[in-house]
Amino acid sequence: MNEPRGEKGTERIGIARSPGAHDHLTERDRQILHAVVTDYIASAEPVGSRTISRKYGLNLSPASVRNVMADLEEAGYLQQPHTSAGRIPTDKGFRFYVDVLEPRPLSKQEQERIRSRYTTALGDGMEVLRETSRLLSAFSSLAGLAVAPRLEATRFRHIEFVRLRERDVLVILVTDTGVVHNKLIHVDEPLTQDRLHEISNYLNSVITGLTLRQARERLLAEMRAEKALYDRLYAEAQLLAQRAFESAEVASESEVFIEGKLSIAEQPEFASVEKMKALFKAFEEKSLLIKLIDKSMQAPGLQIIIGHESEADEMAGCSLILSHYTVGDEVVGTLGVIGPTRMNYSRVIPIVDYTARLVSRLLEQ
Amino acid sequence: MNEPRGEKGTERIGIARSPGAHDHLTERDRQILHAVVTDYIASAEPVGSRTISRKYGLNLSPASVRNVMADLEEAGYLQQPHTSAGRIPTDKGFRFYVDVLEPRPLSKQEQERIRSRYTTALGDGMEVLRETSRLLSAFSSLAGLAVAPRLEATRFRHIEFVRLRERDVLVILVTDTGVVHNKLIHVDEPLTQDRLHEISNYLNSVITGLTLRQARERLLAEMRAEKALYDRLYAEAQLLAQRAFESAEVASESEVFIEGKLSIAEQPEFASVEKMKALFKAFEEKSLLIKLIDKSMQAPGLQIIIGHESEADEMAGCSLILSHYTVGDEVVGTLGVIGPTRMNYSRVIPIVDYTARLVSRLLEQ
DNA sequence: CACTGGCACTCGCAGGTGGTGAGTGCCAAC
DNA sequence: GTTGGCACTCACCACCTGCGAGTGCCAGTG
Repeated sequence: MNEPRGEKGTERIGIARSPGAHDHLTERDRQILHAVVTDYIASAEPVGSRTISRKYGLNLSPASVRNVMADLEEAGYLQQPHTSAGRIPTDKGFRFYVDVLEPRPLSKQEQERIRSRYTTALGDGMEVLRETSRLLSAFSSLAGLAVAPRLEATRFRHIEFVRLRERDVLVILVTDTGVVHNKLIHVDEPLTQDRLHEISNYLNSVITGLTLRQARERLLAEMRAEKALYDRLYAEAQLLAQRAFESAEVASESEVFIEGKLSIAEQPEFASVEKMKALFKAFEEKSLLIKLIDKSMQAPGLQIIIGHESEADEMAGCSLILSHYTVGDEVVGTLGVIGPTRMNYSRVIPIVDYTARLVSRLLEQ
Repeated sequence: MNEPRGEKGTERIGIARSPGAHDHLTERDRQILHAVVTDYIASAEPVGSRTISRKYGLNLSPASVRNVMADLEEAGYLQQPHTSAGRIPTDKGFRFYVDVLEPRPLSKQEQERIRSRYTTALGDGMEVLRETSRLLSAFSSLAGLAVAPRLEATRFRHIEFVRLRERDVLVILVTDTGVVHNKLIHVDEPLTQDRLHEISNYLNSVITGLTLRQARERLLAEMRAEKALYDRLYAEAQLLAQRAFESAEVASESEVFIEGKLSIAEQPEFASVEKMKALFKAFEEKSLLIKLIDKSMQAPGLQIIIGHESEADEMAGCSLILSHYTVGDEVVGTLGVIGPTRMNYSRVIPIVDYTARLVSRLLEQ
């Protein structure tokens, strides 16, 4: 009863929903609310009772629709910009809409169009992510988003230390997914490049193929076991590894790609300069987004965050659709789109969903 | 006579000017034009003859000022938004203004405030550049810009090959300045990680401390000399090096940092959504900026590009102030600001100039 | 001859007015 | 419960008006 449009689709695209939240609505309430949201998504304008009764084949007069709409407004699903204007959905109204939505999977042609964007010429992991956020933007006409894999969740492929200055050493970490992280660390004692080489070699032999956590544990074990032998080398390696790994957990700003911010500015709701500035501010300060994304990592499946649900004022009027990409069943990164709450969910959700699966498959091999 | 405000300052900040371009202007023309630009920069509003005659102590009646202004309009230095409005400077008017400008060097306090932004905690070269564009933005209230050093002009510190997949190899290049470049290349024959290690070691022993061009020459020479000995290794090294170096010359998009785009949006001239969108488009497509920056690299000293001088429509109403940073007398990268043509040149120029010198000094050591 | 005061003119802008139309709430009738 | 009718509300647009800043031109003055 909560999902009136058939259950098969639900299995297809696993959307995180809020079950039972709208149980008090009658079937007619639902139909009208759905119609209002649908129309508003299409027109971006307040929708009146007359439009609903004419366009959506409900066999109800405008007056009846008005009664229902008044109820829905009281229940917090709709709002009026001013008396004597039509209604627009609130965030709660959109929440109902997506909770009920069963988007159809992407057609074969569209899948193919997306797949064809990933050519072999793409280069390293970062480039794959940038291209991903570009294509998400291009196909959805919204801003596309892709976040680099979390270091903790991926496996090391390679570590390298390069001496830059007397006490400055550049650490280069390469993960399984072809993403390169680098970071400058300071050491107390000067180290020669040759020595750094030895350390790199040793660490590589130990940690290749391990995750960050595993690598840490393994190193500690190794240290204890062989400590007596080559005391000096191991001590230095231990130190450098520690420095290299610390604070490597959190996604840094440079690892969030947002492309196509401009397409979002085309939407009529951002015609006012003020709104646009607020939104671009949110983009520029990626820390806000990172927080949201981190939270979404906890939950499985495709996440939809509507307006105030993000608990950030800058995101008022904006929704996020996020999904994860995985490597061998483990969630490693996030991708999705940002757009106005009034976005075309049924079109965009399958795009995000398919792209997430595709990226997972790409990284797998 | 062309520079009426004393020549000592000219030596201090080397601005590229257009000499003799405004010789036909009388001393009075110059004073009034200068006053109009100054006032317009301060107020962002068309300036009338009355304002000039009152505020700028020229002892001229509004009527006389009007006559001169009419001449200046005919000569293309000023324009009227509409009849019966004041005048605003054209790009040519601003060009005159900066050609004549002798900005005073930054005060010791301000120098110190900028210097203090570079702490040792800053990390690798890329982070230094990002911080540079941030501080340029913060101190100028415009958008800050910093471009990574050109690969050709810097010296290699380290090269490393990491095997990602059967035929995919990740190349990691570290330059003298602590900037890490990485790139995926494809090889025809599978190579083991051990083999790649040998190749890295060999190449490092040959090219460390050389520039891209030198490295290429040296490699060719080495190849020829020792080819007979270890044929296979050298052939593979040669191939990989070639792949790694090709297309490494051009600054790629990811190496242009633009920070504080929003501060520019605060300016009254970008109150219209259309203008703002055009500008952000220019930011998003960095290729346009890269072209401008490449061109500016040719010329020595501080460059000012006003409005149409960039020959790009997207940059209408915008000026660039660019300077270079050097490593050992060689120009390696560019930094600067982007703002409305109506920016405070006399304040911003010293900031860009000082920052460029500072970054050069930082990279030097 | 350069400079100035005066004057008529132009035009953007802000504020006020009235008409239009979409949409509502309420009520009585079916 | 549903519907048609009706009075009402408001945003929006087109139109007008007065104000003020600024101009161009001209004749007068040192």
